Amino acid sequence: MDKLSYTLKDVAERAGVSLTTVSRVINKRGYFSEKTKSRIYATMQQMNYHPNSVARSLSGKKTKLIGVILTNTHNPFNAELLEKIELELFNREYKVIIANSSDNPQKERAYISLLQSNQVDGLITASHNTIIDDYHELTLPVVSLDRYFGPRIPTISSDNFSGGQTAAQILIDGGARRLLVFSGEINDTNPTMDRTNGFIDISKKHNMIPIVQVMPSDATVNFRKMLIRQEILKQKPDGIMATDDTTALLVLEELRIMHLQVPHDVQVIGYDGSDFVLQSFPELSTIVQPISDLAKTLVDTLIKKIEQPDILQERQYTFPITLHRGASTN
Amino acid sequence: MDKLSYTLKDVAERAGVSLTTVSRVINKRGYFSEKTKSRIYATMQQMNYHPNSVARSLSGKKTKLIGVILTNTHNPFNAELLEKIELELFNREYKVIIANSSDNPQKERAYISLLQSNQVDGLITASHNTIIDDYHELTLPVVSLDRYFGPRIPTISSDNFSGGQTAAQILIDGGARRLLVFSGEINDTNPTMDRTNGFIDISKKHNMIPIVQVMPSDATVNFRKMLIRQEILKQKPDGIMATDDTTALLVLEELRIMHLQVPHDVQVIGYDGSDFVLQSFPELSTIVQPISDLAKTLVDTLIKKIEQPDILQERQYTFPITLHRGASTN
DNA sequence: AAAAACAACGAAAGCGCTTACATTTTTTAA
DNA sequence: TTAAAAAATGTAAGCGCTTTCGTTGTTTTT
Repeated sequence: MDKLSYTLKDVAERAGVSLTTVSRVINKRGYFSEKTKSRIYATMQQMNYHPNSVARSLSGKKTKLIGVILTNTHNPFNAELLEKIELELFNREYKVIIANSSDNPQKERAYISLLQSNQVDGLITASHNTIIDDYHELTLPVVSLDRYFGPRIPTISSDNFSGGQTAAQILIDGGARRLLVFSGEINDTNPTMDRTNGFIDISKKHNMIPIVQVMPSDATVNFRKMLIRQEILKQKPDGIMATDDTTALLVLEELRIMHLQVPHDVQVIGYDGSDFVLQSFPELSTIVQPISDLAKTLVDTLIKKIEQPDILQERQYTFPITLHRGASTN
Repeated sequence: MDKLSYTLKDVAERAGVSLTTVSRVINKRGYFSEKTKSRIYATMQQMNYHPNSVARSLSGKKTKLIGVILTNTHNPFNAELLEKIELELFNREYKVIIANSSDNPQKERAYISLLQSNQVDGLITASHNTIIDDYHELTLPVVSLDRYFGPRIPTISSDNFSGGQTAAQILIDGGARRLLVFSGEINDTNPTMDRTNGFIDISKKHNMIPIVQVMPSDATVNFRKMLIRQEILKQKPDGIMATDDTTALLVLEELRIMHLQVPHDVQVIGYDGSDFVLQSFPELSTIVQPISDLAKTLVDTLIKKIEQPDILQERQYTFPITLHRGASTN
């Protein structure tokens, strides 16, 4: 009768060596002869042996596991970021445990504790709850997207302020005078604040003060749509920025229903520029974040912190944004 | 100087009990007094102790880790499926390791081996490579979305054949006579085959034979767009089904560029009906898969296999699809 | 030819837990 | 009141690895 899974000892016995030797061969560490090496490989193959990385981690101290904390996975920006992070980590032989905070500080907290218990080697956080204290207590390597946690945790972001500025400039250059912003929750852990501030900055330079409507993060889609409709009716804007593309798409949708012409009656610009949105809705003008660069830098920085903890690194990486001009702006 | 992380023993010493007692309290197993319980809790709190689940898994045999194998994470259907799977698993105190196969059998294979090494308690697979053998060798609990692996691995799916039928019926009822299908790769591990077959089935009953254009899974977006344009020019269809929404959106995009009116000149129907697409592009008619039901059933079935391996379960769960009627069909 | 260095391997401790099996103390039953 | 049952805690063996020391040959050096 086969065992469910074999151990080092089983392999060792079958190959007629000690388990130390097998371990050495597997880890390519220390001395062993070519002959025993191939014999051991053959035996492992034959037994379909898979080293137990739980045991390995327990003695070796590394799990090769990275926790990735996101707000959610359905937003295309997050989805693509996650995919690219996963790819980068896979290439470095790390695995990822996902943790959706669902905009719920409690859940984020629970996950931080869980991930710590699971001995992840590091953490990438791209959520935006205001629970910075929990991160400060962590002793393991962390890198953050957008959210600033103090000098010990590197922050990787794209230039949100400048993105907001660019968006405003585009709308104003296109002739907009009544500006409206649909923004995510505004607090200093949330990059949408910088975007909105950048937008306000340029608006003011043109003697305009945009109306800012915050979208509650726990709002349902229908509620969002209602808010959008209501605000458009009330403000009669001719230029709208949404601080993320999914909201921008909802805006376009509502404008269509209201029979307002884009960009003739109202210009619209979004934010994020995920590949999916760029490809499927090229009409939407949007501020494009360099998702691949962000993912790569998050991973590079984290892995360096893990594997070479003594090397000093930048505390902050800010990537420039780009603009995608679609037909939704002039 | 603080240690980086405390162990059971540290807690035990500090609380003045044996480490067995602490273990019992943590696991709420066996006898212990209310008094020591609260003392131990207090100590743990105070030390910010997190049980090492690696050690726990090594002795306890369970990791509470589930591997989720997906093709990718950027497709909204996958992204939402993943999100819902994660939610269900979190509620049952399981964590998820994601594994993007990237349409690459080699990577999928590597991940299967990796996940096995990591002692995951079970596997959910929603990828569509034709590497069924690797799964057969697995001794751990597996459930599959769509792909059939034989009687030992439950298959959860929505009714792909019927979805294809419905799509055809809608187009034909709307007056379409020259039918075109943009399909994913066609092989028996891929649900798009059933969708296409359902479509063909109804078409034939109306004495039509649709043209089927396969989209290679490794094609770039530009190549896809080119294929779409080319095929539309060649076939001059008046009814198009795409076996996934992302392709359907590209079709809409190309039709717009070609100045063909939807649905007047060409009707279009997609497949998947993720919330994101339903909300942001309600114009697109599409076959809606019950993503939540699929996720919940995948998780329920898997967890039951893990925790109550002796209970017999259905080998197959098929959920009905629904139709979302947008403005892209008559 | 002896000393030093290297190569190939093994024994055993230990990573931080769980758990079967004591052992001691308290409660309950008769 | 005393034996039996229940409650509270402890001891120690492992879980499957890595790793530090050995030990024993085999080369190399001079």
